[in-house]
Amino acid sequence: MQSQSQAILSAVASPRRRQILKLVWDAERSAGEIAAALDVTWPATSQNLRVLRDSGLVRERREGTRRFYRADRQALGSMQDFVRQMWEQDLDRLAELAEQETRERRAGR
Amino acid sequence: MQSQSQAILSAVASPRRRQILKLVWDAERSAGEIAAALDVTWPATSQNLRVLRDSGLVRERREGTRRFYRADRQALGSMQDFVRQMWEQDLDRLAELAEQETRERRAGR
DNA sequence: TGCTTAATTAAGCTACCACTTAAGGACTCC
DNA sequence: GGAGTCCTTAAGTGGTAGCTTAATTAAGCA
Repeated sequence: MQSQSQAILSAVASPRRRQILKLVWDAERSAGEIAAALDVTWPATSQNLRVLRDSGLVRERREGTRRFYRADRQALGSMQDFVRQMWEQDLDRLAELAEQETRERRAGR
Repeated sequence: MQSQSQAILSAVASPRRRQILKLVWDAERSAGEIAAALDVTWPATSQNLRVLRDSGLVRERREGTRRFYRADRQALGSMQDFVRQMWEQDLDRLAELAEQETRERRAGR
């Protein structure tokens, strides 16, 4: 799923969302706790949490009126694999490109 | 240099720039070649190349009127390390946070 | 010098992103 | 049910990223 990879990259590229990720890395925290720890409003935090949740980087648990978030270790652990795969995929594609180019050069282009 | 890490992440988060990175991964290519391979104008490509160059992901070589670009394997190789370090840094910081939280809980709150 | 090719910079435009305030669920307790 | 929390969604705004066309710099060559 390529778009999932894109979602992860976009999510992590945001400093604010990395900040949130830090907060829920090893401890489950309520949305309110997270918002209070940052100097932005609750809605802003809520939106960022949604992006993180959609990308699969954090998980949500509802308990009564509150919602708790925590990092999904599984997804986070695969980040490194993802980066590596990203480059490996490119290398595969480039093998074809290089081959094609070689053919063109042989053709005298 | 934290801003450098941010520059790399931002650069890589763009699909267009990843596309360019693929092109210059294993072959040095002129700006014109790169632009021709994409379905955007030359200036757009030039701008993206600049972002990639500023982030240190690609290197530029001038030869007469032309400019050749290629991926900086050194910088690219450190991408994985960078991602890992990003999480490790967070873990360090979170150790403090967790400790602090434990203290608060012991205090009864 | 002037012309051509190669690439960049400049200026402007659109679309999106992160944030804000305001309003709206969902749950709990009375 | 109504009031009070907790949090989200909705709507609007400023700033910025990425693209476009047009103009500019720089090098090579007649």
